[in-house]
Amino acid sequence: MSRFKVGEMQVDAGTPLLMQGSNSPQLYTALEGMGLRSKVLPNGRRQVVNLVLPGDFVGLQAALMSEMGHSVEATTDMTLCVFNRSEMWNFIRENPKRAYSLTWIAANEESFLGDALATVGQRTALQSLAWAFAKLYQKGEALGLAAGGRMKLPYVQQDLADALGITTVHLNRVLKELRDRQIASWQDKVLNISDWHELTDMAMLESDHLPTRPLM
Amino acid sequence: MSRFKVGEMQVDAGTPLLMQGSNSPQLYTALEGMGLRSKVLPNGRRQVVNLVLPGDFVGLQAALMSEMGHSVEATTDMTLCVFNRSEMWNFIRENPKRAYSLTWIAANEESFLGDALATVGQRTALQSLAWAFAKLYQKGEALGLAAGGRMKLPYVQQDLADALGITTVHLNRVLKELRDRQIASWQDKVLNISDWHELTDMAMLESDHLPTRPLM
DNA sequence: CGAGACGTTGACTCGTCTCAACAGTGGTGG
DNA sequence: CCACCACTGTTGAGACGAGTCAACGTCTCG
Repeated sequence: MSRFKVGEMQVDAGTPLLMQGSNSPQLYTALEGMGLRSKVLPNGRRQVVNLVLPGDFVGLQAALMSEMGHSVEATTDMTLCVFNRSEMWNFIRENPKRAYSLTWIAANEESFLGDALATVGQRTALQSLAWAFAKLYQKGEALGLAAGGRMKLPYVQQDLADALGITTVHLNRVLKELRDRQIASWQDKVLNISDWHELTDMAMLESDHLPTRPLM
Repeated sequence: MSRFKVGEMQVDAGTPLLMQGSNSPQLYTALEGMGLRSKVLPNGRRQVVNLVLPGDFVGLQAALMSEMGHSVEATTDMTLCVFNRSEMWNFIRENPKRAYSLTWIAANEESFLGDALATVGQRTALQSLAWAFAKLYQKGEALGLAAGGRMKLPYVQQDLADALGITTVHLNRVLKELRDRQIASWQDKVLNISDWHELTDMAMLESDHLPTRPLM
């Protein structure tokens, strides 16, 4: 594995890592810090496709396709593990298990995006927010970034709003409702979930577990 | 390739092929006919994730993950090429090129879902519909299923509405607008595009070409 | 001939957007 | 050091897009 690692990279918050439409020679794995993937439409509106947490692989599209469908940027200082795109083919060829892993990652991502699509398409803003909080907390917990109902969430309201397909103004109102009803709050970059059951109920979460990877 | 093919299957319109949450032992490639992937929320609302056209691979999630995130059903009579899930690992191991192809398929799907997410999240109903028509026509053209601005689209309004995250009632109104403005119409299961330029303009399509697969 | 699925249209309601104002914060330059 | 500005979060009032409810027409099929 480390044969393919080119090095580590440190970037400041706000740094763009990959650009929509371009074709980077580098791929990354997030080690520390958080970021987001987004795409912007010609009319200037932005859709946040998903959030990047430690452990996430970034740039698979750049590796396989002629151009990236979205941009990736850091929202906090990040350290990333850097790979060379040109090694991708060797990476797959030399060990089928790794190829399997990559495919699993892509399929997993697809599965998540399907959920996100159902959220934006079928849930109300309140349900969407509950869904996002629940999903994030689940993932954070698995990564050891969350515990006791608390998790650091270093994003601005605009980021989450763009992810859920609503405006910051409305997100703010919905946040207030979740706060007033003592279900969850998100202030000073910290998510605080006080009523997990109510939250997941509101979110209409289908399964309470993250996708698991079957043994090969 | 044919070593992995178990056989062909014929199904009638309306037949479910894979069920959300289940774990089918079979995978398919669509040969003829059309279908759709969808997921339903606990409150009964349905999100159509995408449409299945000839050539599409169906069931990658079932193959790699413990359970399917969505269901797949046929909307017309279909013939499918059937593969055995248990052969998946051999399939990948024996030929890295095939592993690469699979990963490419998954990444491509992810890219599409990102677009769809941006559509549902950031576009108005009119723009969404234009986007869907344009995307479908592009794909149909590449498959030889569309020509001269015409393409068979054997779905009901409910299907498209669920794909775009709107109601049939509203879809109907928006269809009428597209018809009245002489941009495109969809009647009797046939899509008819009369003003491609206006349509793609309205859809805010970023690129006029389908994702291409780089040579390995 | 009746029942059900699909499409179409109207009137009204409701969720979300837009526009706007204001407060708190941190950064920058004079 | 402080005035200023940009960015973020918060809240209110009104507008608009899309949903809901309902009626009706057409078609297919038993």
